Order: sequence, then structure tokens, then C-alpha cells
Amino acid sequence: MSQSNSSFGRMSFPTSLGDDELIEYLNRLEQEESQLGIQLDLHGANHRDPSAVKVEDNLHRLPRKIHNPLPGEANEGVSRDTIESLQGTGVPGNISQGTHTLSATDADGDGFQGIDILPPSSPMEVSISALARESVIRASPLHQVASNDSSQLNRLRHANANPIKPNEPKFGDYRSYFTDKHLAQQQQDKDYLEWEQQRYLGGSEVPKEFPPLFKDCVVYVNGYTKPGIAEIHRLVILYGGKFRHYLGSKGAPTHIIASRLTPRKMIEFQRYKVVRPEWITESIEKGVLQFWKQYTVINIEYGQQQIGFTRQANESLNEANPFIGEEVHEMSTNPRLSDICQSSLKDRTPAVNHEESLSGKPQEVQLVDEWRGNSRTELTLKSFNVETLHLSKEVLPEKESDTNKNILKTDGSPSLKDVAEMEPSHLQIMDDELELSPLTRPPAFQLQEDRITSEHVMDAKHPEFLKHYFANSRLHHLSTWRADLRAKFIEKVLNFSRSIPPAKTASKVILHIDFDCFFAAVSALGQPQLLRSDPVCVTHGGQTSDVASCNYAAREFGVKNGMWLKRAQVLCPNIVALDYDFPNYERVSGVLYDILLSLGARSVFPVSVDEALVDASNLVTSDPVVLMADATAKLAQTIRDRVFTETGCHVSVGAASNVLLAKLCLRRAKPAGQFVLLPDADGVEEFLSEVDVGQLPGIGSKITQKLTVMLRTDKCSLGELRRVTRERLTATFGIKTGTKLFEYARGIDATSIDIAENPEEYTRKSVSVDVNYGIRFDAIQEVDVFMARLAQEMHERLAKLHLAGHHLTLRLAQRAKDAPVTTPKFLGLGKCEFISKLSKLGVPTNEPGILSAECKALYRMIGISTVDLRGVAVTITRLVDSRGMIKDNQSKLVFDKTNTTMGKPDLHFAKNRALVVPPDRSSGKALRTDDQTQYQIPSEIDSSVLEELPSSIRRSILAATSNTNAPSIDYGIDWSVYEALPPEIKLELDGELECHGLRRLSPHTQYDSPSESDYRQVLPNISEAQPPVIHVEPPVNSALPRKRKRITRDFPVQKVRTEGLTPEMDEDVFNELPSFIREEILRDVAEARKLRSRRDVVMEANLPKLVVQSSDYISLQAPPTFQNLSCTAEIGALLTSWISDTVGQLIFPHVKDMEIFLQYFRKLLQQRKLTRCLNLYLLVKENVNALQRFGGSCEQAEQTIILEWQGCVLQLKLLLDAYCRPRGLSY
DNA sequence: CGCGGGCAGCAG
DNA sequence: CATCGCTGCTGCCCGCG
Ligand SMILES: Nc1ccn([C@H]2C[C@H](O)[C@@H](COP(=O)(O)OP(=O)(O)OP(=O)(O)O)O2)c(=O)n1
Repeated sequence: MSQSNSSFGRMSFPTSLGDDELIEYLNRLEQEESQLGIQLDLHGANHRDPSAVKVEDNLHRLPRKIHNPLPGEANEGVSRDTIESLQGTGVPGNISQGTHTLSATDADGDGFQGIDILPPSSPMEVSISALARESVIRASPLHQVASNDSSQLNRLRHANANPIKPNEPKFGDYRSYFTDKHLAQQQQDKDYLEWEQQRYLGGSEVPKEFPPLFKDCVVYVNGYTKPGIAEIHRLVILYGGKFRHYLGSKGAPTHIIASRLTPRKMIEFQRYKVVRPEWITESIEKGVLQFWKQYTVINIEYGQQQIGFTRQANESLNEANPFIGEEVHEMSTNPRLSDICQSSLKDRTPAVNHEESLSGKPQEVQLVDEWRGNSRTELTLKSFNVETLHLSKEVLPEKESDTNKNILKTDGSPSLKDVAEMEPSHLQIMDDELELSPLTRPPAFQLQEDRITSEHVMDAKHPEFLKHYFANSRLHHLSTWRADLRAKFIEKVLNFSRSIPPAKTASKVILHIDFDCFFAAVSALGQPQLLRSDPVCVTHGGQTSDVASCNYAAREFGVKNGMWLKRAQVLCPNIVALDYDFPNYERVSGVLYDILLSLGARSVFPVSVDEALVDASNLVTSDPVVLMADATAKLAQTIRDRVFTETGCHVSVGAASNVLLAKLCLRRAKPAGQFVLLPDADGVEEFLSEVDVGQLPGIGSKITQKLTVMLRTDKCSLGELRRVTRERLTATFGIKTGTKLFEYARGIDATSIDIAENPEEYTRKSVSVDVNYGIRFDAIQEVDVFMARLAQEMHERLAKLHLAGHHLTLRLAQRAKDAPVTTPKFLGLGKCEFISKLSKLGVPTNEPGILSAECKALYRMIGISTVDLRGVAVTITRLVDSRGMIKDNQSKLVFDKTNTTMGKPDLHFAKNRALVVPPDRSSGKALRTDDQTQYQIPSEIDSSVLEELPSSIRRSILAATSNTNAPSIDYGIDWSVYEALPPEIKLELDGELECHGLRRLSPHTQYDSPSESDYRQVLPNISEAQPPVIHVEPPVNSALPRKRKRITRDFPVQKVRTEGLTPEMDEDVFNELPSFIREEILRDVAEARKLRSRRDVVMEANLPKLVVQSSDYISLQAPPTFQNLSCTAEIGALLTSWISDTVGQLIFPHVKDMEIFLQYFRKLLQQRKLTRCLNLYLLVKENVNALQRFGGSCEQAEQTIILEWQGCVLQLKLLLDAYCRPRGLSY
């Protein structure tokens, strides 16, 4: 890079840190600092003593803290309620509104009534502020308050009864998914302004004027710019503008800053004013907002010829309506449905403006004419087609798939797809339709819309992947609905004092009620022109897309739920694909449950969103036995009629004396029917004989297959099954499954559906987050970042449920050896092996930091190659109620060496949970508590640090300063030489050696978990105590005898090879370290832990600060500590974790943390620990660069964080250079 | 022999 | 382009103390 002055933009993302970049960076720092009024002369800084360089000041550019909840929080209760009501979660009294609306829409009959059943939009606005608070919390992950909040959270979302916790993430609140970050950013921006003002007020400088040049401007930066994104951000904010990290529809940008644009971006950005960065700088320079057109980017490289129409279009439009940007903004924050359509359309449709379209301004016509007349239409049209296809799927109430010839039309007009597929010459005719139909005919519902840039696939690398994915995953919805329903019904039962159960009659009547082809039926509601005989299915569309549900017309052709669309289309060429409509599924489900609950049955048990069991014994037993069947049939008929009237969808009802039979009857009843099988013994037997084993609950394909092999039959009916002895069945299938088969074959089933009988049995015992789609990673750093996001998601789910857990299980899907790298299903699993590993966390927790670190550590322990990873699942078990747990870190490290013969350190994390015991504020957590450090880096004390480390690392800390008594390990090190080393170097070497030595082990060795039976838990599992009373033991730490062994420095390890480490060689060792540290350090630490536990090593449990304590023993300087760590391996692990967590959660590394780290680095240099510095530098650099190389290109916010880290890298380099150059050292 | 981790299977 | 393969639970097997 020769032109060091002109490539500032590139500087923002250095992949290597050459001298040129360094100089540039210095220049830039100087620029910025002078603008900020900070005295900082960096000229020649690299020739100075590092302590004189005040580079870290640079990191104060933006204050990242978010101090207070946003205004608008006061509204939250209301807003949650309102949102709640429109979600239709099935609470009595809440649903009927939807019902009326629905019948109105039914009568409508034009196919576009979907709009009528959409929720009103205004509450959404408020929900944004609610989410903003969520993001505030998220921005300070170490100060999570959610789970500390002991206020009454109505986690079951009783819309009418209770206030809803405001920051409870609302399931199904799709639109607000993308709003939280905006608001966090806005808050940051506000903070920055305040801070900036403060500086001038407090300082001696003359207050500088910041005219609001960019008032009404909303700026977005694309790609590399000079100055960089951070600086532009700062300037825009400073001069009264707004800044966006996304091109989302919320607060849509008015200006895009870019130095150059790819052709695709050209098209994408057509409706924006795309300007060069000089627009910003020169506007500020001249004190007047410069006319943007002078800085337009569009014609820089591509010229007028090619897409000149775009520029002109933009100009004419924007000049005709200078407030267009503002309009966009306002509309976006008020997401009425039509706005949603418009904004999404705007984003995807080139060269049109829909505000204009709506108001019918003449410019629009002109614009379109211009566009059509352009000679280069072809190129554009191609892109246009692509975009439009997508658009049509999202915006139109129609479901289309590329391969599907049956484009479902809701009226006679051609769909956008039709238009898009026509020759350009036809477009002229279609123009009106093209522009207007999506606006006048909004969709039934707007699915979560990805904001991905067109060149980037939405895989797990994308920062918003999880939200996007879960918003669109049917199985996620299904699971969440079921869990919510369970919880709701348990709560219901607990709230009502248990009514005396009627004496258990010999005969029960169980109804099993289930919607027929639920998704398909509900989705088809919006398409009344469809006939019942039209085969339809619900699917995302695409060859390998799953058919979630198909109607009975389609089943005639052999189409089944779960089948790929490709196959369904082969079986049934005329099948019509419908879109998912999750909010309506929820609503319709609510109607069903209302009806069922209104029956007054003894119990209602939710099986699924579309399916429930009802114990109707009390409703029909008063009749004489003979008439019971009739009464039951009448009841079933009533239910079916009511449900159909109120929802327009059919349920079927199976009724019998137990759950098993009811289920089988239901199957017989479908579709749209009922089947009652009541105590007629012969009838039951006859009925059962015809049933297939596969229909039994809990008997799936595998068992069926095994049975058919065993019986040598094709199809195995219960009649045949009955001929098999119980013994044979239990021998083949195990005691439980065998018995079940035996009894089910005879219609025997004692399954209870009475939640009230034993609510405990139905409360959840685990919480998990699974992602087995979109998992594609190149670098381990990307995995780390993803793990951090997964942990954050897990944390949010746990916090919402007021749960914390003792155990974390990571389950990975690994591409099978023989499976192709590209899966048949796009971003799918393919053929995989699953490997899972459980970790005991030591304390019940839901802290995202711990969860994240643990996941990363477990990932390394499992040792799956990054590129073969196809799925990740995290499960938290051994749950406890987190309410009542004191949130602030009060973990105490407790040492207990009573078990020294086992050779294991007994490490107890005992939370001082005694509610009467005040938090020990004297123990040095000043940084955390007072300064709100974002990434928890306490400056002094053990416990805080330790808590945020993964237990693996936490544990290894104990060993880091102690002996590694592992005689059988061949480290290739001459330990006598080691012994001869100065103690200081020995200390420094310990951690490194450990890693280095361990590295010789096969990385794929499976390690056993350490036994942690000695872990003492203060908090009992909630499940053991009926009322959630927290049992508190007296704090054990103070009472504990200090049995910790005196630290002994003599290495007991003597049985080693003799060649090896010499004082000169340690350099070599170290030089070798970075390459593996950066890739394997976490794994090594984890392995160290495994190794220790496995080899009965006699070790000493040590506080990190013991390193310092032993400084009297060390004659030289004690090594500086970073977070009380002095082992490079651990510090490296911490840094790696820090980096991936901040990038993963899109939070800035906290200024103070960075300061502390740089301070540490400086100290290290002062002590001339060059190799360590080098290692740390390379570690950080490699981590940051890897993220930038692989993952970072898709998301501005992520880039900004990475940029911040690149700043850090450069600062480290600065410090290193300043140290090395005068000494003639090079590295 | 009982416990617990790992894993398979199942349902919607 | 695609596509959105979740999630909670039960039961079996096997190794360990
Ligand atoms: N593999 C599956 C199975 C089910 N579902 C969803 C769509 C279904 O509509 C809903 C209910 O599942 P059912 O098993 O009850 O199937 P249907 O309701 O579609 O059909 P039916 O109950 O009439 O057999 O769950 C799904 O997405 N994927």
C-alpha cells in the first residue's frame, strides 16, 4: 500500500499492520484527538518510551455506557398488555374480538381480507421502547438485572389479569426484532452528545460550536470510507444528524456514505442519496450543509450511461420532495401494515418511491418512464426480477414458489412474478399493477424480513441470524407454544386452590381434540377462493423446503407433513403452496382453548398449539352408562361446531376411556369428524386389532421397523402385536418400552392428564436453544462469536423464565464423514453425527458470560473441525428459580483440601445467597459495581473474574500457579533446566508450558469430565422444595479452615526427558505459541483441566492472587496481572472470550476495560516481557483479523465493533514498536 | 447396584 | 436461488465408584 495518505478508508480495516498503516493510524489519531481537544502528539510515538504515549485516550471517543432506562418505560405495562391482546394467546375474553374480525373477513371474500385480522399497529410503537430497555440490559451483560427482578412476572402472559413484564421479549413480536439495536444506538448517540458537551463545559477550552448541519439527515455508511465509519458516526452525531448501522426500514437512512459501490449496491441503494464521505467533512469544514449532489457516488465509477437513470431518479424525487427522508423515517417508526409493505417494497424495488406512488405525484411517472426507456434495462431488470420475486413472496398475500406453476392469485390481476417474468416490453402495460398492487393489497401478515444485503446469505455468521431464524422456524414456534401453554396451564392450576378431585370413577371419558391440518387450514383462511378440494400445503417454498402441513386433498396424493416440497409436487403437481402465518396460528389456537376451557371439564391438557386432551368425565358421567356414549358424542359435536363457527377451521374429536384410545379414536375421526369408543370391551378389542403399531404414541419409525423385523411382517397391527409375549417385548425393547407395547396392544394406558394432580411433573426441567440450520463457519473465531450469541439467547430465555441452571450441555452436529460438504437442503444438516457433552457449572447461573465461555470451552473439548460443524444446541438442566438469588457477584472461592488424597482441588463456589447477608462491597468489585464495566473485568478481586470464566478455565486457574505433577507426561522438557531458571521466568512459563506440553495430546482425544461431586451447592433445587423457598446455608467461606496447602514451588515432576528447555529455547517455545494459542488456547485450558482430573495430580488450589502473594519468594518483579491472571494462556483465553463476546453481542469493548488491558500490556512491556507481549498482541490481532476476514463483511454494527478491536491491535503494535525499535528489535 | 453421562427416539 | 431441520422429555446402555 503505497499511497498512505489517500487510503484512509482502507485503514479502518487493516488485515495486516504494516508501517504504512501505522503511520496512517497515527495521523488519524492525531486528527481525531485534535478535534476532540485532547493534547496528543503522536509524531514519532513509536520511537518513544511506551509509557509516554497516551494512546489509550483514543478509546474514549465514544462513551458506551448506557446509564438509564429509556423514557417511555412507563408505558411498558400498557404496551405489553396491548400487544398481548393482539397476539391472541388464548386467554379467555381476549379472543372473541379476533373472532368477530375474522367472520367479517370471511364475508368479505375478496381474498385480501388478511389485513383485517392484522393487529392494530400503534402498540407496536410502544413495544419498541420496551425492547429498547431490553437492549440496554443486553448492552451491559454483566449487569443483568432481568433475573434479579423479583417483581411478579407473569410469565404466562395473562393478558387481562396481570401486568406484563415490560422487557419480556415478546414472542411473535416480529417487527420489533430489529428495533432494539437502533434504540440502543440512539441512546449511545445521545450519551455521546452529552459527554461531548460535558467535556467542553468542564474543560478550559472555548466551547466549540456544533451547528446542527445534519439535522434531518439519517446517515448510513457502506463499505470502507475515509474517514472511517466510527469517525463519520461521531461527526454526524456531533453535528445534529442521526446515524444508522442498518439499512432497515426503521428510521431509514436518508444518506448513504460510500466511497464506491458495487453494481448490486448501486441498485439496492437507488432510492438513497449516496454520497462520498467528503460530503460530511466538507460540510463541517464550510459550516454549511453541502449540496449532496456534488458528492454523489453513483456516477463515479459506473457513469451515467449505465445507471444514470438511477441518479436522476433520485435527484428528481428528492428534489421534488426534500422531506422525503423524514417521511421515510416517520413512517417507519409507525409500522402500520401499509407502511410495512411500503417500506419493504421501497427497500427492494429499484427506482421507485412509494410515497410518491401513493400520492400520485407526476415525478413518479417520469421516473418510471425514464427507467423503462433506459438502454441498459436488461442488466437492471435481471436484478429487478430477483428482487421482485422475493418481494412478491413477502408482500403479496400469495404463495409462490419458483417451481410451482400454480401461482395462487387472489384476484384476476397478474402477480408480481408474472410481471417480472415478462419481457421488458410488456412492462409498460403492467406498470400500474406493478407499483400499486402490493400497496393496495397488503399481506395477511408480514413475516420477519431479513435485512441481509443481497450478496450475503443469511447464515449463522450473520449477527441477526438467530432472530431471523427463529422468527421463521415453524418448529421453534411449535415448541415455544407448547412450553408456554404448559406453563400457562400449570400456573392456572396453581392459582386455583385445588378443588377436591371427585372420587375416581372406574370409567373416565377423555376427549382428544385436534385441528385438521392445522397450519394448512389456518393459512387457507386467508384464501377463501380456495376450494376444500384444492390441495394446499404450508411451506417456505423451494425444492427442499419442508411441507409443514398439507390439507386432506393433498394427502389424497400421498403428500405428508414434513415432506420436501419437491416431492410433494411430484406426488401432487397441482399443490398450492401457502405461507406461514404464525400469528394466526396462535390466534386460532387461542379460540380453541377458550372453548375447551369454557366447558368446565375436570381438566384440559395442552398437547400442542392445535391439540388438547380433555377429561370430560364430569360432564357426561351423570348420565346412565348406556347414554354416556351419546352424551359424549353430543359434547364432541358441540365442540366441533363451536370451533368451526368461531375459527372457520375443523377440529376432529376422539373420545374414549383413556388417553391412548382417545388418540387412536381421533385418528379414526379425521378429517372433520368424531369417533367415540366407550366401554364396550369387545368393540375396543376389535377397534384395536386394526390399528397399526406406528400409530401408538411413543412408537415411531425405529421401533416399528424393529418390530416388523422381529415379526417378519410388512405391517404390524396391534392384533399381531398382541401375540407377542411380554417377555419377548421387554427383552427386545427394554423394560419400559416393552411393557408399553404390551399394554398398548391391549388398550391399557394409565397416562394422567390431570395437571393439578402433580404439577411438578409437568414443569419444565430443561431449557434449550437448538440451531441445526444455517451453521456454516470457517474460522473458530466465528464459532466463538456465534456461541456468544447463542449464550445470549439462552440467557434471555432463562431470565424470562426466572431460571438458572447447574448444568450445561452442548450438542454438536458434525458432518458425517461420508456426507457431502454441500448439503442437499440449503444450509441444512445433511447427514450428521451428534456429539454432546455436559458441563457442571458449579453454580446455577444464567449469566451470558458464563454460558458463553462454557460453550466455547465445550466446543473445543469436543473438538469438531469448524468447517464440519452443522448444528449447535445448548441445554441447561438442573434448573432453579433465579429469583432470590443475589445478582451481584458474590461467589466466593472456597477451598477445601479435605480430600487431598484424591489429588483434586476442591473448589466450591458458594454464593452468599443469604438474603440477610448484605453484599460484600468491600471485597473490591469497585470496577464492576461503580463503573459499570461492560465486560466484567474487575480490577482486583478473584470472584468476579472467576465467575465470568468458564468453569473449565476457572478451575484451571487454580492449577495455573501450582505444580503439574504428572510424571507420565512427556513434555519434552528438561525439568532440571526448568528448575534452574529464574523463578520469575518459571512463573511465566508455567501456564505456557502446560499448554505446550498438552498440545502433544491428540486434540481429538475424548476427555472425561472431572468429578465434581465435591461441589457444594448452597441453593437447593427448586424441585425439591414445593414452595420456592430458598434455603440458605450460612456462608461457608469464612468458616472454612484454611486447609489450602502451602504453595510449593519445587516441581515434583522429575521423570522427564533431558533434552529440552534452555533459557534460549524458551523464546522458541514462545514463538511457537501464538499459532496454537490463537486456535487452541481454550481447548488447551480445557484439556489441562481434564488432564489434571484424570491423572490424580496432586495439586494446589490457588487463588490467582497467590501469584502476587508469593512475590516475596520471587526475587524479581512480580509479573503484572490482568484480571488477576498472570498466565498468558489464561489471559489469552480471557481476551479471546472478550473479543468474541463483544462482537457476538454487538457491544463495544468498554473503554475502561480496554484501558486496563492496555495498562497491563504496558506494564508487561516495562518489565521487558517481550515474548508475552508479542504473544498477546498476536493473539488479539489474529482473533480480530480472523473475524474481519471471515465473518465481518455482512454487518455494519459488527464491523464497528471489529474496527474498535482493530484499534486495539494497532495500539498494541504501537506500544510494541515503541519498545522494540529503539532497541533494534524486530518481530 | 445405583447413579449419571451420552445417546437415540419421539412428537407436534 | 435456496431455507428457516425446535425442543423437551423418556428410556436405554454402559461405565464408574
Ligand atoms: N413434521 C411436522 C409436523 C407438524 N407440523 C405442524 C404443522 C401442523 O399443522 C401442526 C400440527 O401437527 P399435526 O400432526 O396435528 O398435523 P396436522 O394438524 O397438519 O394434520 P392432522 O392433525 O389433521 O393430521 O404442526 C410441522 O410443522 N411439521
